[in-house]
Amino acid sequence: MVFGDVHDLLLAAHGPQRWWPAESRFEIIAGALLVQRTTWRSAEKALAALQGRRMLDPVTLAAARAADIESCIRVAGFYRSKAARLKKLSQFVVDCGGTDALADEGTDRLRERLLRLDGIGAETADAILLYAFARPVLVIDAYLRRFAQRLAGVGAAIADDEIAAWILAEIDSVPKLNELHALVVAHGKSHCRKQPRCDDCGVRALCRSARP
DNA sequence: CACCAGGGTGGTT
DNA sequence: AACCACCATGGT
Repeated sequence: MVFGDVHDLLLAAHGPQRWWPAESRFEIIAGALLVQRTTWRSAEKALAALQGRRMLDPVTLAAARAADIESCIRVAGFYRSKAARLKKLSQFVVDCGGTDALADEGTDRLRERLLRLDGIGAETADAILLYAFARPVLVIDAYLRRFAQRLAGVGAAIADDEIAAWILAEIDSVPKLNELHALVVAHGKSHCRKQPRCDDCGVRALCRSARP
């Protein structure tokens, strides 16, 4: 079993996920921060509230009062930290000359700059690189780590960089990397929890209820 | 009532 | 390097 097969099986079971739902690069960037440790449903409400007040752009958010951002994004949880971080992130985008200017940066340099920001770790940085800037990077989340552990066998203890090297050797195109992460999330989110036996997903080893 | 959701940070061992 | 508590709301 390899990850090329995982991509194909999950795609057959769940269908195309159409990520990332957004109308602009900045909306993806802001959404990537807001969706941390919450549901997309909640993050979407926070984005809609910002949009409703015409605050969903880097210039406005960078100059906004924390309290005004907080009142919009409370639904997404951790609203105090997220508001401060969203403001800093927006200031960063402004300082760089906007999202189009950021799109001219090399992937490695852009990743390092994102990781330096407050509240942007490896997963969020890679999600931004992949979904906002169409860079061929692998987004590693808790689901994917568990999948890799199971596929590697018990007592493997694989590091993130090994997971990346493994999967990127098989999947290196942006469309497939885009779909893979979306499918991994979709699979872990609804399918296996509601149907613990997971008879029709085609990847039983990846089901939440499956024992390693 | 407990548990989880498209994480990250800072402190302790 | 591997844990840990914490951040906080909303849904099941």
